[in-house]
Amino acid sequence: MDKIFENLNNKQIEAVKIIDGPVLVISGPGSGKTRCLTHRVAYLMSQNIEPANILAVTFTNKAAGEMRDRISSITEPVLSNKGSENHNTKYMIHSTLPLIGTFHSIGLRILRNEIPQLGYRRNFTVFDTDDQLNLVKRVMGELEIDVKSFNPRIVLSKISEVKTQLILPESYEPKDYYLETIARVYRAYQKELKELNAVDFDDLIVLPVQIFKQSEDTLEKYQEAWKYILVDEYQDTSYDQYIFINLLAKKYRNLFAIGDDAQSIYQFRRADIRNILNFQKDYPEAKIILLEQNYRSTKNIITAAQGIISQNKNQIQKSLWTDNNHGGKIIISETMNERHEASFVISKIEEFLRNGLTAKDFAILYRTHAQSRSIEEALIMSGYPYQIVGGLKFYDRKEIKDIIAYLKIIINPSDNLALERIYNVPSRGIGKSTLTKVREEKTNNLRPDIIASLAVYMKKETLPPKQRLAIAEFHKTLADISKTAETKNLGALIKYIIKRIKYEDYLKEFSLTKQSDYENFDDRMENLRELMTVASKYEDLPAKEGTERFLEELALLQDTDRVKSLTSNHTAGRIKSLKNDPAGKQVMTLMTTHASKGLEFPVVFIVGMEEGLFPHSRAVINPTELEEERRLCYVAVTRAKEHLIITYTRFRNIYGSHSMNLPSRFIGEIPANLVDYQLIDSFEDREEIIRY
DNA sequence: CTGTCGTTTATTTTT
DNA sequence: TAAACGACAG
Repeated sequence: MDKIFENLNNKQIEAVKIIDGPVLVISGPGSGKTRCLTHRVAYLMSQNIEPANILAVTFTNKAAGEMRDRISSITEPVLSNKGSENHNTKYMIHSTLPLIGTFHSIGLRILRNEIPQLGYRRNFTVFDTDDQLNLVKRVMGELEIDVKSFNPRIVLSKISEVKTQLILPESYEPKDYYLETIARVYRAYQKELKELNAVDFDDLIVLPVQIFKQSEDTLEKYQEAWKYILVDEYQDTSYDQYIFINLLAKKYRNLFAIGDDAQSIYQFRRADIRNILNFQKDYPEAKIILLEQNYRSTKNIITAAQGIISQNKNQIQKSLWTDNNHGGKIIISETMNERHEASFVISKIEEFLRNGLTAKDFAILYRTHAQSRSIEEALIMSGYPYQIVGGLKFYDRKEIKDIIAYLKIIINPSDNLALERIYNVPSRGIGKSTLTKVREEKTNNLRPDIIASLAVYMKKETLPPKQRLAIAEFHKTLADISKTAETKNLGALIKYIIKRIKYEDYLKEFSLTKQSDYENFDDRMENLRELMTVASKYEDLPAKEGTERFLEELALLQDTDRVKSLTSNHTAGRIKSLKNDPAGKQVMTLMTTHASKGLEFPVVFIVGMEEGLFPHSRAVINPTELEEERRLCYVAVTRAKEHLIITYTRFRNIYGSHSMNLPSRFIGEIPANLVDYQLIDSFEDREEIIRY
């Protein structure tokens, strides 16, 4: 029990101890949010609340995983004190952890049980953003809507917007011609999804809500199961997630929400800051607790951050403070252009390295991915290893998606979107028009079944023999793969697919024609091996089941291995993957400001602090978006523990064209007495700089 | 059906 | 700059 309150301040203890009724905790950056959350779960368990009655919701798998680890490390000793001689204790604890998961994984879990209520089958597939976009394009094609006047990406985002407002296709009343078109696509899109026996990411929340609304019994079942609900990052919940949680919490009202309105940076992804701002209206009896003590940063950094965020109008009143030292001044440096900026950053890093810091102590943050390039080039030139977080996702890579598409077809033969991806990969003489005809082919099946359709279609007398052959061949391939899935395990199945379709040959050719060299090919093969490593987790299961679980994990775990690790320690300019670098990670980190949320580093560089870039030019016209940019800046600044270095350039090359920039307005919001300004005109080696 | 060539467009992205 | 898309010829 002592252990539960160890190292907690009074506010945190208060937040941990109020068991009954709604609680809202506003937790500033570095104020021990995760600690508060995990200790609360441990406390609930120590009060004899069944773990099965506790639900903890996070936004990322990573956060969920961390929470699980930390909770078991707190609870284990507590429980083992009670029955120290019991050898089963450890096992028991592990089996009795509460359900901790992302919104989407919890939604998925509910759907696996309840989706027949909506007329889908249980083996439905989950579509990612790519699939969604393809489906929208296809639907628009069928409705003969011109993609020039209606950009499919925008159409999709509009659909998603309507959908997450929990408006069903039938009940959507568009206000004008433009929205009328969106509505048509929305209706067709949703119908098509159901036909494909697929759900998209939004559906993982929206459909459970739909079920809860139409079946009181079902809702009650889950309300009874989860009497205690905790939600992390409450400021980032969207409307549908908000309704989802509040339906579940309605009966027992034991809702614990934690978050920080000042760190809401995902409104563009429909996070609705009002959910946290209105908590008190929703739950008038709620206890509100502010965690304002920061354990992370120096006083100077905290004061600078306050200076920035205080310019925002819309926020819950609070003031961050810290017992830490004042620390050094914040360095703000003007540079000529992005090359000069990069070399300035490196010279600074070298200075810190001389003072005993190591690579992993540094983070370089930027507003957009495009900015990483100049920094990367400079790092490669000087031979410093680094890693980039985000950018290209492992499961977004072509070779991975191709193989997964084959797996998807085996599991859900209605998924003809997966078919669309690989019907001609590797190229086998089947084209778009053939595909369309196959799709329209009627089989005796009530449900569309790709393999069956192919079997029927390949017998068509009217077809030219060449095409019949191609289709028969394709059918055989899929049938063989399907048969293999009956006997082998997942790893063997993937291997079989790669061999059966001669994927390696195809990749080799593909890599060559794409004007990139063999390096590219090697990387791709390496990725496939990596895929098999992940798949080996399921080797004890029969292929069908293993594949199902695997696909499910992939759908929800889009961000595994999102770290692209690079180093230049090898031959000049040669980029080598560090993926298998065992946790050593003696590298510095480059990432967008968004990706940095929740992390901390002794030294943080924020580069490209310019009007038009940060705040981004698209955000400056809109006051709401400008406030979000400011919160983003606040997040970036508060990542720093000891040193904060901000740079901006006078001139910048972006997308191949030149532009002249002014320093960001956010720079001016930092109290001047905390800043060590380094302007170009005051540089001693001005002549040097001109060279850049 | 396939490959090439010019045109277009470009934030952020926990799932 | 560079990747992604669509038009068009082979």
